[in-house]
Order: sequence, then structure tokens, then C-alpha cells
Amino acid sequence: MSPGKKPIVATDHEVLAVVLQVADDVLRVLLWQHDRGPAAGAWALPGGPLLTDETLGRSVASQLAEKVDVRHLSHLEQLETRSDLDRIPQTRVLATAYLGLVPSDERSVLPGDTQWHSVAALPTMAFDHASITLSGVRRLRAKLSYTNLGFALAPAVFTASELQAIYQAALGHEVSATNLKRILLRREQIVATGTHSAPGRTGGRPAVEYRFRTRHIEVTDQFAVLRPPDQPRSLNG
Amino acid sequence: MSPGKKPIVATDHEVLAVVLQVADDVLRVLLWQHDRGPAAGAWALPGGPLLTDETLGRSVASQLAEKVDVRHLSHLEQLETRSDLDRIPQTRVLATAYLGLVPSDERSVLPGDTQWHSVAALPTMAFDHASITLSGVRRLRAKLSYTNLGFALAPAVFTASELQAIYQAALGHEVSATNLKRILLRREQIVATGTHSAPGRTGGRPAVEYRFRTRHIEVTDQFAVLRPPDQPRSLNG
DNA sequence: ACGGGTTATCGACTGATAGTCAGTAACCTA
DNA sequence: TAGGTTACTGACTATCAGTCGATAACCCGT
Repeated sequence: MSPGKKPIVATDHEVLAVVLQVADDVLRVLLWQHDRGPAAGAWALPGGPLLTDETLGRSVASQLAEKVDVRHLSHLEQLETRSDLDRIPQTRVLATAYLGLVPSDERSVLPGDTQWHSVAALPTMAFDHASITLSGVRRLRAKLSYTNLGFALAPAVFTASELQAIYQAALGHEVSATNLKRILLRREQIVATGTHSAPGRTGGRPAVEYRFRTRHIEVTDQFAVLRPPDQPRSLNG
Repeated sequence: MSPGKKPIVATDHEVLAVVLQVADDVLRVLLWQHDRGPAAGAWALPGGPLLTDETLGRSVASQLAEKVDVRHLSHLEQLETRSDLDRIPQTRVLATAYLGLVPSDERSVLPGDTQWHSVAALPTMAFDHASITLSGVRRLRAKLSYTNLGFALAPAVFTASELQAIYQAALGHEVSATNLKRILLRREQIVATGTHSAPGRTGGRPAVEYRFRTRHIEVTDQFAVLRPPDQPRSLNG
């Protein structure tokens, strides 16, 4: 409205990343704090402008390099592109969001303006970043059900209890360790390494250690209901 | 390469739509034929440039209005954003693709340069449009399994046989009508209208007619495996 | 070395779901 | 009314997830 009042800036494009990690039994997201501009004081997703000679994927990787060691990113996928005209006041900026995941045993040092925040208690966030964060969390939770995406949250080697704690934090509700182990074994997502955990300080039986069979995303085909008759549902059929 | 030779045009953005429909037992996609330019002769997805005062959703809707009656679109969702530097030669154009669905009983007249093409035998297509089309088909097939997205492909009222034919064409493999009906009824996606089909020209028992309970997308929560203990899996629990 | 505490593992049971199929029902035409 | 065609129903089976009690393997202190 009132088109002569404020000229619309040429369409611009930014990338944003929802980087999630489970640590201390909590699912948390990487945020940095605006120190100036229209959203001063608010927390924001890492990201920045898309350069003309970058793909979106390369752009988000280079933007993230300023915040975390990108080698720690165990998974990165495109989430969605936001285009609401008023998502940032006075300007027109498209944002393509990515979902990044970090294993729970990675504890790198962060720049001073950057912190992890529990997704269960997000701070005041800039623009539509809170909404984008929730999209990322929804995507993660959905994919934990029907893919092997747990590999991106878990350490290379883990026990059933450790994995149960990670899934519980990521999903936000209780998870049975027995059931989780049986499901992931049946789907051939995890395999035993043959090793055992060192018995804990407080005693207790040493636990069998597992690893994810692959560290690339795979979809559980069991979830393709109404499957063709020649593709039996059973894995051991 | 050779940066002085051809200046890179400022980042531009287009929208594209993968519009799918089941007709005559075949899943097909709406394409139009380039009559000039670098991709002359190739078939392309409908779309066009994103204007500075449009959201992506409004842009794709207005672009589609030139090809089909937009009122026939029973579903429209964002698919993905492509950013490969060489996806269009000599220029830099981001493309945000949408997935649109049309019920199988809609047979509107198309402009002269526009045709439906079976996704099982795609023609030579411009740029990365074939790859984007396959993304759309994959998304549709996945969502048919774990959502009520069938509503967007089916007529308002249908018999079990008609729905079976639609799912079979969309999924690309055989589907049991008995099983399909039972699954969708159990999930409360479809309900009987109380009416019966007129007995066909060749005889046969009249079929019970159904409709989708809602025409907005809903996710089958049964697919949230590892669900919290207080959310029983049963619908009638 | 033995018993109690702790953590881990295993096996059995139940209920829900999907895939299949044979038998029955309801229509047509001749 | 018989035979052909399409639709519907119920039963059977296999798979899978959720639950729980019983057992195993470790710690420590006595």
C-alpha cells in the first residue's frame, strides 16, 4: 500500500540454518544475538546473504563456518524458502532455510555472540526465525520416525541407553530403550560393534555398543504402505 | 569461468509448478513448449519470474492462472528451491518449485502451447525441469502413504474401484481395492456418502460411494513411531 | 565370597495393522 | 432364469510396536 512512500528494494535472498544438537538431555539450537539493527537484542539463526556465485548449499556452509566447525555437521538438508513480504520490515528478503545436525558428543567452542538455546524455551527471536526453528524441529522429529536420521544426532559409537536419551530429548517425549533398540535393529539402522561400554562409576552391567550402519540418510521402506505385492514388508522374508 | 567475458546477471528468482493429475489411469504433468530461447522445442514446467511485491505462493498461483483454472487446484505446497549455478546457461536464476494437484475429474481446456504428459514417459525437458518433476512425483507418492493427500487427486465423490485406479496410477504399482478401502476407512480419511453408483453399462453390483472426510492435508499420526506412551496407536482405543 | 544396589539384556505376551483370498451379494443381458 | 460382471464381507496370516517381568553382569561394602 502507499506505493510512492517507500520504494521497495530489489528482491534479495538470504540463507538461514537451523542447527540442532542434543546435549545434556536437551534438544538445542544454535543462535547468535543481534547487536544492532532493527532486531537488536533478539536472537537469530546463523546465516547471511546469498552471493551471486554461490549455490544455496555452499552459501549456508560458508555462513555456518563462522559459527561452528562445519566438519562437525553430520547432516544438512534444505528445509523451506520463506517469502512473506513483511517478514523483515522495510525490505524484501527471501530466506531459504536449511536444517543442520550435530552429533551429541561434539562440543566446539563458539564465538562470543553465539550460544546454544533449548528449543523448549526459545528466547525472543528476530523476524520469523522462531517459526523457522519450529519447522526444523518438526522436520527432525518426523524424519526420526521414518529414516535413519538418528545417525546425525548420535556419536559414532553408543549404547542403547545413550541412544534412548538422545531420541527422548530430540522427540520431546519418553522413549522405551528396549523398544527403540529392537526397532532400529530390525530396520538394520544400527549394528553392534562387538565392544562393550566400560562399566560406569556407579556399577551396573556393561552395555553392548552400537553404531549406525550408514551415516547417510535412508528411508525406512516399511513406511511405504500400499506397497506393490512383490515387495514384501518383511526384512527377513 | 572467465569472469570478464560475460558479467553475471544479478541473482534472479523464478517460480515453477509441478502440476499433477491422474487421468485415464495415468499420472500426468502439465507442461508447455518453449518456442524460442535457449531451450526452444523443449518442454517446460509452468512458471515465471518472481515479482518484488509477490510472495512465492501468490506468484505461482498467478503464473498458473495462465495455464489452468486455478480454482481446480485442490492442493499446492512448496517443494524445493534449486540454485545450481549452471541450471540455466549464462544466467543465474534461482527456482522455487511448487507441487500442485488437480482432481481426476477436472478436464479444463488448455492453451495451445500447453499439454499434459505422462510422467512415465517425459519428453525432452528444459533445464532441470525433468529433475524437478521427479521430485514432485516422489513427494506425491510419499505423502499418499502417510497423509490424506488422495483427496487432491480424487473427485468429490468416488467408489472404491475408482479410488483404487487413481492410487494405482499415482503410485505406479498395483494396489488392492479391498486393502485400500479398509486402510483409508480405518484412518478415517474417507467416509461413505450413503449413496450408490449407478450400475454400469456392463452390469455388476452398484458400488458404495465415498468422499474424503476433509479436503485439507492431515498427517496419519500412526506413522509417528516411538510415540509417547499416553498416545495410543489405536484410533478406536 | 556374598548380598544388595544398579544398569543392561532378553523373552514372552498383547494389540494393532496390512496383505490376501475365498465366498457371497447385487446388478446386467440374453 | 442362467450366466457374466462387479462389489462387498469376513476370516486368516504375518508383521510390527508397546509393555513388562525375569535374568545377567557389573559395582560396592561387609
